Amino acid sequence: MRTSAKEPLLRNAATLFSRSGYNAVSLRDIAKAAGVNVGSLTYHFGSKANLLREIYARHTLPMNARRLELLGEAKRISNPDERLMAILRAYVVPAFVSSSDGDGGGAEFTRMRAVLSAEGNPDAQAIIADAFDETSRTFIDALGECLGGASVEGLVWRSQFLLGALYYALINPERVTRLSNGAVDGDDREAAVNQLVEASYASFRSLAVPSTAHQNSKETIDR
Amino acid sequence: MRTSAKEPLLRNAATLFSRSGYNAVSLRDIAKAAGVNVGSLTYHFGSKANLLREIYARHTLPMNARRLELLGEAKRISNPDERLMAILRAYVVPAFVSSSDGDGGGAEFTRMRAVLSAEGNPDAQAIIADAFDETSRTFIDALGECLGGASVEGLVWRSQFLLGALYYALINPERVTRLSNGAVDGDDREAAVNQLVEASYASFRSLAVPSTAHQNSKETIDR
DNA sequence: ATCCAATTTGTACAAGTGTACAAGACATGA
DNA sequence: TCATGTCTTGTACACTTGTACAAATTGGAT
Repeated sequence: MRTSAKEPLLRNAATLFSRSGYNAVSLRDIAKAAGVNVGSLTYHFGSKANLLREIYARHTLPMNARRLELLGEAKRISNPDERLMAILRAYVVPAFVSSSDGDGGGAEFTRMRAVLSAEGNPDAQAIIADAFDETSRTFIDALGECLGGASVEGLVWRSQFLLGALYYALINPERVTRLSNGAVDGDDREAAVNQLVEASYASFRSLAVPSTAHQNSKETIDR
Repeated sequence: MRTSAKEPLLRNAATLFSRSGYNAVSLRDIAKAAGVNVGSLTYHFGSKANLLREIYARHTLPMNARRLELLGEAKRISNPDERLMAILRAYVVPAFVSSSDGDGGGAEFTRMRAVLSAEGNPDAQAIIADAFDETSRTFIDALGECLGGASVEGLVWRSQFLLGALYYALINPERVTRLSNGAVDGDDREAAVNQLVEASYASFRSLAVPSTAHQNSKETIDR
């Protein structure tokens, strides 16, 4: 069998979608970027919507698997504050790392999710919900266990804010560079992850009810 | 002079853009929604890009004015923590309120900004940066004054997270409802504002350096 | 009533869209 | 060598896109 152009096509499509959204990218754009003919796309994927579905299929499972794996490690930490931090990291890191084959992560894929979610593309909408809601629920439960007495409302909204912050960090990193007059590099993903984890740590931490003071080895004053 | 269809067109266009993005909405969609002919659009706006520019012109100034007005009030609060809370509220509220004519706010407009920013539309990109960067800088400065010793990096990243959270709360409120199994209403904007302000308050608050403990009337333990 | 400028309509155009499909190119097993 | 199944190409189709512009319509001032 001749080596198929399917995989390069998937990669190129994901890149273009993540950059300009679903509607703005034509099949011919994708074909041109991959150096093949338009017909190849119909041959391999049948339709544009199905191409999108295949991109999701490629990334979703490995990424959620990685998240749950890290979550499992985090759950073994007994100190609630350290556990909270580890859980947040388990959620954020796989979404940010550059997809070095097989880890299923990929900032590019996450960025694509962000863009498609904003576009409100119906195809993407349903796929995303199916693929990520269960993982999100698992994380919210784990977060709740770290935070005695935290309300469902507080937990869910903060998880929403976390995802929004995560998305926007990938969508518009230039804004960070611009607003800091170049002092901060918005494209520095390691820094972004750390900042995001710290910020959401503080935001979740504030949900804990002080009265049920669980043993806490960290500073409780300010940070 | 006959009453022009320009304003209804602007409104309809903003609604459609905020729902599906810039590319997915055709001029004919907009015309149909407003019950007029396509030609009207070329007549009034010349081009699609210019229509977008006029929508921004309509909302940007009033909205930033309202933000700065509220910021001015907030700055008169002497207690740093209460001031911090008020500043965050001054940033968030005008972006969330439904645009009841003249206040310039508008969740719909903010949602549109969110969607366009994700789409990476070059037209929108430039307009947004010009219109909002200055206001953002002013807010970041004000926040920094409440938080002794906070690093620029921390401030800018958190402002990025705040904006991302704000955007995503408007883009995908159904997720909140879904993940809470209906217990929390993602479309309840007052609740969203409160949750967002509280969450970002905690996240910014954690930036303050404990040593330079400014006088603080609030609980410093947890929340 | 008549004119006029502002607005709206209808229609046309070139360019680009997703999809379909016949024809060719290719490597592999017989 | 040749037949076969897999892939690639080129091209065609019907449709939508943004834009342009002449013709019709409108409502107020004269």
